[in-house]
Order: sequence, then C-alpha cells, then structure tokens
Amino acid sequence: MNTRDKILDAAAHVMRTRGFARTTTKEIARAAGYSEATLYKHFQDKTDLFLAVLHAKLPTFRPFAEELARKPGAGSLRDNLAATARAAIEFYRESFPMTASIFAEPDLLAAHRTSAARRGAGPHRPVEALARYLRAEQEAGRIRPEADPDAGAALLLGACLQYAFLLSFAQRELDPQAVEAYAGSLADTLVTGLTTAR
Amino acid sequence: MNTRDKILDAAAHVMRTRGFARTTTKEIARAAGYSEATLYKHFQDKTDLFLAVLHAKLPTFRPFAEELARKPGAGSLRDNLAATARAAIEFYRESFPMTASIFAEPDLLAAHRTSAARRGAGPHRPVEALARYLRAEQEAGRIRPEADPDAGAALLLGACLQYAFLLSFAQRELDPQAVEAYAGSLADTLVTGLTTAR
DNA sequence: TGTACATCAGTGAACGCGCGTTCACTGATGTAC
DNA sequence: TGTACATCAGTGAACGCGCGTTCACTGATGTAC
Repeated sequence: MNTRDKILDAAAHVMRTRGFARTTTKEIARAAGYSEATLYKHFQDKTDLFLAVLHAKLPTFRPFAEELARKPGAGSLRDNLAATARAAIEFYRESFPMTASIFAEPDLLAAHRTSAARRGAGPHRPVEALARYLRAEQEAGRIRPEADPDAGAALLLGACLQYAFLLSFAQRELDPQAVEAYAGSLADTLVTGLTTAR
Repeated sequence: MNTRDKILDAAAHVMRTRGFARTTTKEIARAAGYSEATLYKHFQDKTDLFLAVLHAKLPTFRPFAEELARKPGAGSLRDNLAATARAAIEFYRESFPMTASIFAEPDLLAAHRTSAARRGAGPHRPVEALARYLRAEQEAGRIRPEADPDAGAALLLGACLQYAFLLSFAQRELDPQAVEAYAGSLADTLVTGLTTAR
C-alpha cells in the first residue's frame, strides 16, 4: 500500500472513531505514521484530502445492485426483498455516520455531491437499483401491474436507512438476529400490504 | 423576546445557513446583535449553547403525533397515511440537516441523546406514534390482524426520512406538488402491498 | 426629593491555544559517464 | 567500478490566523433612607 493510500486509510479511521469535527491534519498524520507535511505532498489541502476519503472509503451499494440485477424471477419475491433489506441495513450503518457528518460543512457537501454526480454515484442510487428490480418482477407478473415500483423501493430502503440512522444515533451496534427479524417483517409487510380488503 | 432567546434564535439561524462547522461564537454574537462576551453570561460554554439550540429550536413531531392520536376510525386509512407522510416529509426536511450535523461531533451527539432521552424525546418517537395509530386501526378492523404495525410505520416514515435526506443532500427545496404525489403513492403502496396473489 | 450605593445587562480588548499550511532541509536511491 | 550529480519521499520547526473564553470595565436602572 502506497503512502497516499495509507493516508486515506488513516483519515477514514480517524473520521470514524474521533468524528469528523475532531479529524485534524495532526491526528491523520499521527494515525498514518507520517508528518503533517507529508499530507501536503499528496493532497492539495485538507478539503482535497477529505473529498478523496469520501470517494475512496465510503462503501458502495454497487455489489448489492449487481446482485439484485441477477435476481428477478429467481427465489421468492419476499425473500429477495428481505435479503436486500439486510444488505441495505448493513450498508447504511457503514456509510450513514460519515455521510451525515458532511452536512455540518455545506461547502464540502456541495463539492462531494458534484464529485459523486460526475462519477454517476450518489445516495439516490440504491433506490433506483431496487426500483429496477421491482419493475422486472412486475414485468414477470410477480407484482401487480398497478403497483408503483418506485414507491415500493422507497419504502423498503427508507425503512433500512431509518433503522441505521436510529442505531447510529443511539451509538449501538448491529445485532444480526434483530436485523434478520426486522428485514423479514419489512418484506412481509411490503409484499402483502396492510389492508384486509382489496 | 429576552436576550437568551435572541441568542438561541441567532444560533439556530447561523447553524441553518452557514452550517454547523462554520457556526462560531463570533458569528452567533454578530447575528444576535450582542458581543461574544454576552453569550457567556447566558450559557456556560459553546457546547451548552449548542445543546440548548438543539433542545429549543429543533422542530418536534409532537403536533403530528397528537393529530394521529385523534384519527383512528375517521377518514380513510389511505388518506390518513398520505397526510401523515406529507407532514413527516416536512418535519424531516426541517430537522434532518441539523440532526445529521451532530454526527460530526460524537461527544455532542451523546450529550444531545442523553438530554433528549431525559425529556422522553428522540428520533424514534415518530415511528412509535405512527405504530400506535396503526395498532388502533388494526383493533378497529381496518388493518388485517396478522399485519405488523411497527413494520408499517417504519416503512412509511423511513421513506419520508429518506426523501428529506435526498432533498437535503441535493440542496433542493421542497416542491409541494411533488410531495403530495409522492406521499400518495407511498400510502397506496403500503396499504395495498405489491403482490398479485395473497 | 435628593443622595449614596447596589445591582445588573452588556462590552472592548486581550488571552492562549490549536489549527492548517509552508519552508528550507535531509538522506536514500537512481543515473550518467 | 567509482564518482558526481539529480531526483525524490519525507520531515522538524515555524508561521499566521481565527477560535473559544475571560477580564476588568461601563452606564443604566433600582433601592434605602
């Protein structure tokens, strides 16, 4: 691993442990095992370094999206949704605190959004990927034609985002068993709906 | 309005416009029309002031919760859920950026969580309130007995939280018409479910 | 009513500190002939 | 192979700046007699 990557690693680590606001160049340098001056051989300034961390070290939903693209037709709809929910909860739990922190610095948020957009990334991607899957299932006849795949995707992933948010807020760990049960009940409810009559 | 309240107002305003990280004692004092020294006549230190802002100036879900408590049995389930979704989207759009910013400072987050918990507040409250409403509707026979009110509440409000999050991320305003349509499709989907067969 | 004093909201100016950043530098490694 | 020089990753020490915080103070208002 080269120096640049070690710095990115260290910065991400400090950001996760000490928090965004406490992440100083001094702390990053110490964690990386270099002098502060070295940071400036590899990054233009602190903002440049932070943006690079956000780009390189925020987990990506892509693997889940790719798996979803392979799923239409295979397995039960309900189980596919439950599996997606589990993956999404893990994904959001990993990425939410860092993403949320950026809101403290609107300029950085704007820069990050621009750089993410240029790469075709962004927090809207997961919902799009799931909606695509649901649309495929709809075409395969496993979802009724009048249902709204976008709304379905937003409901499921929104619940997962909120779950991760609440855990992060409470500063509590993921409990795999609780996640399993929760993901299952989300899938059940979304698939079947609330009402008695139709 | 007394000095303390003017300071709280000014601080909240700076936090919303300049962002959390750019909210300095100097900026707050300038916005409030007082000297920095005056801040310290009313608050122990900057953390104390910030916590007071979070307590006093973050919007509360309580009015919506109270309205929900009055609704079971009245109006259609679908319309009640749509109205709740609209209110929730507005609520989250108001509160999310500030709440998210706290994640940049874990110590402050912990202090805020503790102080919110002491007042019985916290971001888990909206879901609880909605779940209570759904349970009442279930007892009234408008929701099927095997449905999970907690999951239903999490799905609807999660989607609203995510909608607000995506808007805030994109730094875009609420479009009332788009919100109306979105809230409606969420309610429809949640009430009816996705599948063809049951 | 007048006078002496107490209280109180608010301030200007200064404080030390830690931050991001830069500078002139070192010592190891590569290259030319 | 030996020598002279170039390149390059990395550093210690210092820089100025803006931050949160405190201090000794002022001037207006209230109170006692």
